[in-house]
Amino acid sequence: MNPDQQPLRTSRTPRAVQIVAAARDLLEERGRDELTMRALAERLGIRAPSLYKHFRNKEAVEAALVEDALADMGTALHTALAGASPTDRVPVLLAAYRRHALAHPALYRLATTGPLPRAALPERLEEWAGSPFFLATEDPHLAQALWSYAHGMVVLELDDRFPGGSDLDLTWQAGARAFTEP
Amino acid sequence: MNPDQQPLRTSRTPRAVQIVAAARDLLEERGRDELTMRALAERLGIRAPSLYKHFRNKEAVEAALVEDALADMGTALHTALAGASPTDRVPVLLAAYRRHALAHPALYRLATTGPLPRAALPERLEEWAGSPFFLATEDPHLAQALWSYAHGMVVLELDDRFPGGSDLDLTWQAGARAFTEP
DNA sequence: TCACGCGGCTAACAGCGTTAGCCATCTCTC
DNA sequence: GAGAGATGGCTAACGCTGTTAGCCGCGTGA
Repeated sequence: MNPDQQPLRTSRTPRAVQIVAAARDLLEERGRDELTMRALAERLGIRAPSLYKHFRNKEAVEAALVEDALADMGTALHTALAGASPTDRVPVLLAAYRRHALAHPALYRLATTGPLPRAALPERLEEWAGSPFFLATEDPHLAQALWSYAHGMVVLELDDRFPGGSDLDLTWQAGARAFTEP
Repeated sequence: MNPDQQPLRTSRTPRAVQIVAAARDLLEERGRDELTMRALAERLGIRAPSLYKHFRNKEAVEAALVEDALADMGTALHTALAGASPTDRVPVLLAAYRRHALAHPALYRLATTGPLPRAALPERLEEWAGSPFFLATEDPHLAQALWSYAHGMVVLELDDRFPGGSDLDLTWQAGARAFTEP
């Protein structure tokens, strides 16, 4: 477990890079339901079956998006913690998590909902992306609990599940306080 | 806001009750992807278009399932809290939440993921189902934070997102401790 | 020069939600 | 008892989805 060094990335052909970029744009612009093989191909100026020359199936395209999402989130969290004083780590981490997730909502949902395509991901990427929670809490179980809290907040906020008029800033603060040693 | 009295339920014809029951069985047995109008009809011995004599579309069938899921979860949580001493409320509530969600995983996911079909739900059902979190914390923001934590834990556990070998009992305990006044 | 592979293409299939239109049966009213 | 209308089935079909089979033009290396 070496959380300081960023893990390897899956290698992609130049065309595959273009496809993933187009898929990401399409996902964020139109939502997950409209990320179809035909719409993706159209955005690239080709027909849907041609995509299968570059990716085995749609799941493989999504796995590439998940990989990018994990890498981006990991970078955001590690960067945020690097500039935080030891007593501020939990609120700083939570703020970075929330900001990053809400800035790329559809990609966040794609990467964190449903089963993780672990077989298609680089070796230690998942662990590295989550390690900031351990760095902030210094306890493995509390780290998982804090991560669950952050994920639950984001996902409920994205789905508009909180009662209307809720001041979510205060709710995030209440959670941060609960997870900070008194 | 009267959390003690269970809210009204949507009225259903006898045939609609049968359809929802079949949909629930199908959902839990085969998963969300296989809950299709054709498969649901087949289980009832009819053809898919006939379902539209009873529900406007698939979304309406799912809304009925969501209503049942919320009512069941609300009952489970209120019942659990009724038998808890004031100091035990948070861990008792979390245990009941986890147990109930994991006992009906597909229904839980259907009811808590994506936008809530509020227009199709009885008036105060959503609020009533969530009120145990307020009863356990006596603070609205802490209640929302605790609910987010519980939802995050359940959803990550259902999706097998925690590292292999994690002792989730300990993680639940760590979270319960964080949300309990010291 | 020629083979070969890369990366396009069209046609097509099965499965999805959904609609249109038809028809048997049951019940209520006169 | 007779007719009317609602109820709840049905088939056929449409447009969408992911995906496969099979074809072909072009660029590159031997």
